[in-house]
Amino acid sequence: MSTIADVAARAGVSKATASRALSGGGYVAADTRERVRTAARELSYVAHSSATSLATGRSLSVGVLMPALDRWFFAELLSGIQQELLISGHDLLLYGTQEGSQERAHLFQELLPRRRLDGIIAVGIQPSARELERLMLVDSPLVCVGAYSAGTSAVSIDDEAAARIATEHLIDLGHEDVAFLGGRADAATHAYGDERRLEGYRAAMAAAGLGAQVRHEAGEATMPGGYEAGVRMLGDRRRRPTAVVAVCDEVAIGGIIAARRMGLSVPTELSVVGIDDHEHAVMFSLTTVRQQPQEQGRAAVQLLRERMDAPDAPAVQRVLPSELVVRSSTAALR
Amino acid sequence: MSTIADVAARAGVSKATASRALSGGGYVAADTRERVRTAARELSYVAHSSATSLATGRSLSVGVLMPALDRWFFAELLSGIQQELLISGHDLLLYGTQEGSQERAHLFQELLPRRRLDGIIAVGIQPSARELERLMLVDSPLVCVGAYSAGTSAVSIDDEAAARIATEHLIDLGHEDVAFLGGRADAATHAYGDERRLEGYRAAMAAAGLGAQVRHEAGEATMPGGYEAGVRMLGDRRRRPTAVVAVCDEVAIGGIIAARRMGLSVPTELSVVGIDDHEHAVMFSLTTVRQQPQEQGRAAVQLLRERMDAPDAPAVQRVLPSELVVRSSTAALR
DNA sequence: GCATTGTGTGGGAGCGCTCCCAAAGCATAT
DNA sequence: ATATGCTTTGGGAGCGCTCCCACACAATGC
Repeated sequence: MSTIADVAARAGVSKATASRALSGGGYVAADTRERVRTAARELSYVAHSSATSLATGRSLSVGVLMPALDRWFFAELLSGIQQELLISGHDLLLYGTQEGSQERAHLFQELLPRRRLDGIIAVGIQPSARELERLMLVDSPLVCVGAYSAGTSAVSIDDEAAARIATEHLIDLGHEDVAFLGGRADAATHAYGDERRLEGYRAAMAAAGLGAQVRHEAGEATMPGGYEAGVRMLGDRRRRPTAVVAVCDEVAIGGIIAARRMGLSVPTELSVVGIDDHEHAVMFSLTTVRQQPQEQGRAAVQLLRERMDAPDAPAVQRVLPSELVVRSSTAALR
Repeated sequence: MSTIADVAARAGVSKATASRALSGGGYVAADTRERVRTAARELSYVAHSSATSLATGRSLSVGVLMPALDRWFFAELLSGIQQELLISGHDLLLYGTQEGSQERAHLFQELLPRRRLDGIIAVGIQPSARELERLMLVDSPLVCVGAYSAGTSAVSIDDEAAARIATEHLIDLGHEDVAFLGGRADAATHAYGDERRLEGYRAAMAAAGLGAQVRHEAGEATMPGGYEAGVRMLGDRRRRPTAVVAVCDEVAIGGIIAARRMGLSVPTELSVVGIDDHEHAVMFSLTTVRQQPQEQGRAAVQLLRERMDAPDAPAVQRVLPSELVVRSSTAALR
């Protein structure tokens, strides 16, 4: 593999000029630049990122901390992050955060500082003060996604509002017996958002004078989790709700399948509303509150870029909009 | 941030000794090593990866090329790769390959060579001779997953055998009118494996003297894709098959949902078998041929490590086993 | 005329690390 | 006594790049 010295020699200029010609900055005559570029092309020269990084102090890479990959939300988010990073030419270092606290400490103490990353996007976790301090030391700006942090920049939707919108939609349709499906207080993954959604549901119920009807059937935030919770909730026909707000679309779809299996027709006998607008929502005609994880990923990268350009600017909390998408899994109470 | 010179000074030794004490190699007295380690801890010293990389020629990182993230197979695979890389302390650089050929050229010409990666795992794509040559130049060993390549190391299941096993299971149950659901010749994603599965189905049918019954309803390899293909296939009740082999579990599940919606009972009126053993398979009692993408991810990393240790060893094609998992979406023909 | 400004180029230090090599200390063998 | 080997340490070159600074030269101002 050739180095910049080879390119310089071939173009008949100094290393310094070759560097300037290739990477932009400083004065270079147009024909010199062209000569250097030609030489570089002929030698298939590609700059060594470690050398560049060492010399400039910037690594052209961003770390992304993910609690899981096999969930729609996270996969979409990662996809959005990846697309947006491509624009600014940053590479994406992927770190899993699903393991225990031992691993997590190692991640913040060793793995991340070692790379001198230009920035870090932490998904679904709230770094501790000590962890933040560690990142300060190597000054990697941080943006959180889906975790409502105090001092750090963050992007998320208003989970509480999303659940409120979903619940109000059902209440507007005349439903009074509205239950909340899925999510649990002690879940690790995506937990904080789930909690807020439950709050939003409770708030909407209370505001409509239906505080006494509040019911929550917990379950894992997956389609099978929603199915099982649905079976439990719909099993006792005397206590069946007429409508359900699901913590997310996967749970909603699991719930719909459970309802169908038990011979309940959706939406005639049971209205179901989700939160997400999952790619499968159309197939199940699911009414839902849309959030766009890809957009959130892009927004996170944009926020990160702002922080890289102006590290001392105050932290920004960016709340992305979510809107009700009415399909036909919800209907007016008979 | 402190450097190794700071650590050396604090421990009262030279940079060379400090380096030896921290990163292993060479003679260091036990007490010296301890003194250096203490100094490092006190200064929260972490080696700068770019400097290490520049000096050693190894980057401690592996590039992973992914065509998509929102599919179960890829997400699981990535998860397995990630876990296994953690063991050897390699970082994971994620690159998307979904964009056009323009982007792909840029990836192989610039992005990958720039990083001087210790290795590359390419998923679902077959690098061209020219692209391989480019990787040779920066000598990054390559392992392919799910693409049947000639010269490079690769890991996959025997897709043809998997489909054959699935088809034979149905034939053994007395079915003769067996159709193949999903997949298409011109699909970009995961296409080659799909093709092989279709071949396996055809081969099994032909071997049982059912070559004339071969039928293929194409569709995207997703649950909605399977649903739509299922609706098309089952719509004409005079030409309904009694059993279906799906290109993957997502399609199989979509097919099952389609069948139910059309009032067909599974498995009484229609047997369905998938390939994957998706995490949702249990919920739908889906009979399927198991493959374990996480294991494939781990295997890919192991193969890569072997190549990193012995770059001149011949390429290895590792074929992972797949086995039939009988649940209750298949039954004997009435 | 000379000072000033704007362009274009090269020399070389330095980013933080590793690793080769020389040297020194000490025990044991000859 | 010297030779030999083993252990321990430090000096310093070098990985490939960028960027500061000095310098040369032309164009412009007074």
